[in-house]
Amino acid sequence: MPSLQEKVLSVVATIPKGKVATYAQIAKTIGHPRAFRAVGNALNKNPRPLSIPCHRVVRSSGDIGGYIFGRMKKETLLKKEGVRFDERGRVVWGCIMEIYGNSS
DNA sequence: GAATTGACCAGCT
DNA sequence: AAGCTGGCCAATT
Repeated sequence: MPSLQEKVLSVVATIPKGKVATYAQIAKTIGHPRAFRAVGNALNKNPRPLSIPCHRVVRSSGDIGGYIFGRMKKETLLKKEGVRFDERGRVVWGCIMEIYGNSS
């Protein structure tokens, strides 16, 4: 039975290379806009660290958040993926996956 | 079933 | 600008 965790993993798995998503955005996508906490938990448990690109998930502040293998590793990986970072180690907002579909 | 935890977020100081 | 507090949710103990 698909728990919230499975949903999170599925969404994260759909993040295109070179893009990143925030915990809050993922929470909204799965239908629990206020469950960004549980989202973080789902990745923290990380049932499949090698099968899920959890390194493409960042915080709303632009901070890369955390990573089981280490934040530095996460940042480096993202850089390789094509995600750009500013001088402070913040993810460039333009690389965030927009789930809202450009509503005017 | 209650209490604790955690890779969070927004607001305030 | 940086740090702290409160609030939110699901899973675990």
